[in-house]
Amino acid sequence: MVEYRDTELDRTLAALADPTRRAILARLTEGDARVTEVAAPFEMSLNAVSKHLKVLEGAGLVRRDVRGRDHWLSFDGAPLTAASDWIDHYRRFWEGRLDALARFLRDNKANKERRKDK
Amino acid sequence: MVEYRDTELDRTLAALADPTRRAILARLTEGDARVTEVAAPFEMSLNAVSKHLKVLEGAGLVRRDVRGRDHWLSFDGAPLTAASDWIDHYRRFWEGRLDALARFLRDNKANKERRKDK
DNA sequence: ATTATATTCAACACTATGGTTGAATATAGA
DNA sequence: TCTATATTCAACCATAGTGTTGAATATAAT
Repeated sequence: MVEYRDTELDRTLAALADPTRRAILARLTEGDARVTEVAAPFEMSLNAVSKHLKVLEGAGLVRRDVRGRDHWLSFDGAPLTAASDWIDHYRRFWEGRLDALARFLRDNKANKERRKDK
Repeated sequence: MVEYRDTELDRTLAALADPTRRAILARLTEGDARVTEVAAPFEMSLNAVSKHLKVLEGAGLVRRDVRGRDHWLSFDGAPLTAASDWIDHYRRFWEGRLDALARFLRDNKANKERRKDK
């Protein structure tokens, strides 16, 4: 009884958390491909890859263009914006703290030097 | 029989994919807190939050400082770098494609105008 | 028409995840 | 010492995720 709505961000991050799926995206940035082509390099079954593709599609990271019996897949980076924004916000926060720490240490050292000079 | 090694990136992204855990991180950027304090605003049990904290700790996103019976938790943004880098790479790739498309459309329109002018 | 190819669907198994409750442990305070 | 507080540990449950195989479907090619 969890009652919680999967947001787009949830789906995007969950999709990206799997290394197979990230590899699929990497493949698709080199050019559109059919399911069989995408699946070829992987050691798992075609069906397993097909499932991963559905997850990526569900997250909006992959588009599918059905032409006859071939399904042409392409990368869609649009959902990355939200994920990137979220992470970068916290990353910047963190780096800001590190900078503040560095400043503090530097100033503190300067103070010590001054004290020594007296 | 999957035989695949969880990379740090996998753990980071998986940790971030849960909205409760992202909320916990948000809370911790406002200041270090004990487990009880972190858990207070959530509608789930303390134990559930404790588990989420362990996931975040396992991903290196949360540090724990045990002082007596209190566990002080703090945000650690270091693992975000790899995640941010990965996503930004693909985001830039994607935006580059959009730019190229925009250029193409603009030039194409210019061509049409020129043709019309003849 | 028959056969081959591309892909999904369905059923199953196993593991992981996210939650619960109750007990255990460790520290703090009276 | 006794009691209250902070936290984890352990067992359990339900659901979701990732993989498998075999059958179904749709299109293409001979």
